[in-house]
Amino acid sequence: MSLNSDPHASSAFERLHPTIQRWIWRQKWPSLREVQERAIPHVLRGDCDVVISATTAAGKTEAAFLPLATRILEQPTAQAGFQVLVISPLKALINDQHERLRDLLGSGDIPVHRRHGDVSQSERNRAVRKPDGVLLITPESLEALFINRGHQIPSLFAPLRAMVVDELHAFIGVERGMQLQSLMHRLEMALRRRAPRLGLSATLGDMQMAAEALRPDGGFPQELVLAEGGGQCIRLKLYGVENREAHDEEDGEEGLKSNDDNDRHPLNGDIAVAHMLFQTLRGDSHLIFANARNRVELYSERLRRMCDHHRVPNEFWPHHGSLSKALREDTERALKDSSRPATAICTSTLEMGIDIGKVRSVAQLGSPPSVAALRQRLGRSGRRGEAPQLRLYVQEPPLTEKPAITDQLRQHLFQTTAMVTLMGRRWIEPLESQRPHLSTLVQQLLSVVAQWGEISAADCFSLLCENGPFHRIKIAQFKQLLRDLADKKMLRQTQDLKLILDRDGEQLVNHYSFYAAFQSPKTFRLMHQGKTLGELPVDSPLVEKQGLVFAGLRWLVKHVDTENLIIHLTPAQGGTPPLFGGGGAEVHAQVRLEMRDLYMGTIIPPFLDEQGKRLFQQGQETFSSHHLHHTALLASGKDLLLFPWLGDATMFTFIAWLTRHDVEASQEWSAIRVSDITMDDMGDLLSRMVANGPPDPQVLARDVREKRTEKHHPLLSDGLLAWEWAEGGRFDPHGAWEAASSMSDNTHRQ
DNA sequence: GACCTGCTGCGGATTG
Repeated sequence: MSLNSDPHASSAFERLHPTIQRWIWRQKWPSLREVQERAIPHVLRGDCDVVISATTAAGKTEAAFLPLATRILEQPTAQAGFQVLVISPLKALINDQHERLRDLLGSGDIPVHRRHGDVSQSERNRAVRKPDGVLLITPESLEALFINRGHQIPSLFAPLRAMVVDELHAFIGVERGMQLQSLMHRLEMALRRRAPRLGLSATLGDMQMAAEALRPDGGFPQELVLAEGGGQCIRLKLYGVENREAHDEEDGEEGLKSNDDNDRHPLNGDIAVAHMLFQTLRGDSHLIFANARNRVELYSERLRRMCDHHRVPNEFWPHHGSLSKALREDTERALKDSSRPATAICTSTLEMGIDIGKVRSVAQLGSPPSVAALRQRLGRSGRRGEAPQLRLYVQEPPLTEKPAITDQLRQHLFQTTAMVTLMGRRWIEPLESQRPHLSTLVQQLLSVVAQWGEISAADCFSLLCENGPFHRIKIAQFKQLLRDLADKKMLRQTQDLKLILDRDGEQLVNHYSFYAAFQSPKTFRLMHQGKTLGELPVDSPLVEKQGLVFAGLRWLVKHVDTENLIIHLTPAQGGTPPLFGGGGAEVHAQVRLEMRDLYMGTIIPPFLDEQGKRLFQQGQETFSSHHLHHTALLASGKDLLLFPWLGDATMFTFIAWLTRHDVEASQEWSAIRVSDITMDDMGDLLSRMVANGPPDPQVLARDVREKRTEKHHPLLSDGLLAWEWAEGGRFDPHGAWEAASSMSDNTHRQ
C-alpha cells in the first residue's frame, strides 16, 4: 500500500456509485486493494463471468459487491425478485457474510436475505414473500427451492443480475460442485437467459480450469483476476523426529507418567513433538494441523495435561468435524478472544471459513494431504506486518537391526520436503479431471421431474446432459440409467411418454435428506449428563467399560444404546482416542517426481533442523547405495519393490493391472511391493504386459469390488457403474503402460 | 495413510 494511493486517485473507485464511495470513505481504507481495482471494471460490465482469486482477507467479497451494489443502485428495476444470488459451502460463512454485506449494502438500502437449515421459518418466509436484493444460500437449500417451489423459480429470480459462488475451490471436482453447476444451469434455463457468474476463491491452481468449473460449456465471456499479493517472505522450519521404540521411561520427565497402559500407545515421537509444541507455542495463539481427528484428540489431551502439570490455565483446544457444535464454538471463541493465548489443534475444519482472525503461526504435524492444503493452512498465519510462519514436524520410524529400505528412505520426510519445495515454487495440484457423476445425475434428474411434475425424457437429456453439466453422459448411458431407475420404482413413464415420479421416487424426493448430493455416514452420538459431546462412526469398535479420549478429555464408555445410536460416557482416568476411519490422501505425480529429484540431489534443504538434516542425509545415502538412480526394481527378501515415482492414480492402475496377471501387488508409500517373485520373472511379466499395450480400463473396473461409493449408486446397475469407473479418469492406463515399459527396459539392461 | 460439507413444508392445536 503506497502512501499517495488515496481512493480518489483510483479509476475503479470513481466508477462506483456515490453511496458506495461514501461507505468506502467511512471504512477509512487507505486505498482499494489490488484485487478490487482489477475486478471492479469486469463486474460492472455485467456481461461476463469473472473468477476472482486472492489470498485470505484480501477483500474478494468487496471486489464483487462494490460493483454489484453500484449496478443495483444505478439501474433500478421495477421487477420484484432477487437481484444477486450468492451460493456458499458453509452455513457459518453465510452468517459471516450476512453481517458484512448488511453493513455494506445497507448503506444503499439493498436488503440482504439468507436461507439455510438454521434460518428460522419466519425469516425464510419473509424472503420468499417479498424477494428483493441479495439472497445468500447453500446448494442444499437452493435444491429445496427448486423441488418445493419449482413453478415460482422464474418469478423469484426475474431481475437476477449475477450469481456469486463463494469459496469456488470447495466445489471443484466433487458431487456438490456438480449439483451447483446443475442448479445454476437450471436457473438460467428457467429464466431463459444467462446471468454472469462470479467465482471467489483463495487457492486456485489453474484459473482456466476454475473458469471451466464455473461454467463448463463456455459460451459466455470470462475474465480471470488473479491477485498474487507479491512475493511475500515466509518463515518456515521443518523438524525431523526419529521415533524410539516405546519404553517405560518414555514419559518420566515432566512428571507426566501415568500408570495407565494406554499411555504407552503414542510412540515416543508424539511425546517429543508435544513437548516441542508446548515449549514453542505457549503464550500466544496458533493453529496446529494434525491431519486426523484421532491425532487431534491425542495431542489435545496431552497438551492439556502439560498445562495442568505446569499449573497454568489450559490454552490448547480441539476442533474437528465430529465434535459437537457447542464444543467447536468454545474453541472458536477462545481463538477470537485476544485477551488470552489459545491454540487450536484441528483437522481441515479451520482451513477455511469461520473468521477467527490471523494467528501467530501454524504448525503442521506429519505430511500435509496436498500442496494446496499446505498453502491454505499457511495463509491462516501472518498478522499485520508479520510474515506468515510455519513449522512442520515429521516423524520417522526407528531403524531396527535389519531395517527395511522403505524406512531407511525416510519417505515421510522426503514427501513433506517435496511439498514444501513445490509450494515455494508456487505450484499447487491441478484440479481433478471430471468424472461422469452418475450419482448426482440421479439426484438432478429426480429433482427436475419433481420441479415440473412431469417432463419428457428427451427434455431431461437435453437439459442435463446434452446442453447441461452432465455432458460426459451420452444417450446410451442415459437410457440405461432411466431403465435402472424404473426398476427401482423411482420413475415411470405415462402413456403420453412423460416421466413422473414413481412410488419410491416420491418418497425419496419428499424427504429433506434428498437435498444433499453427498453421502453422510451413520454415527453414534456421544453424550455425558444430557449434553452431546460429538459423534463417532457406527463401525468404530467400542465396548462398554472401554476408555476413550474425546474432546481432549478422558472418558469411560458407560452404556452403548444401539437402538437410538447413543453412547453414554462418564469421566475417567484412562483411554485412547477412537479411530474415525476414512480413506487415504492422494499424492500427485509432481510430488513423487520432486521426491526423486531430492533423493538424487546432493543439496540438503536449509529449512531442515539438525535432526531433519541427519535423517535427510540417511535417505539420500540409502537411495544412492541401492542404485535407485539407475534402477526402479529392488529385491526385498522374496519380494520385489518397484519405485516408479508415479502419482497415486497411476500407481493404483498399475497395481490393478499387475494383479490381473496373477501376482500379489500392493502399495507401500511411494513403492509397489510385488510378493514372491524373482527379478527374472518380473522382467518376463513386464515384457508381456508391455507387448499387449495399455490395459483396458473396462476390464480393470470389473475387478474393483466396491463401486458404490456415492449417494445414489445403489440405485444403478453394475454395468453402468463399471462404465463410470472406466470412463471417470480414475485409471491412468497409458501412464501405467509407460511406467511398465521403462521398467521393462531397465530389467533387460541389468 | 484423510478430511469436510448439508437438510422442507404443512397441518393442526393453542394462545393472545
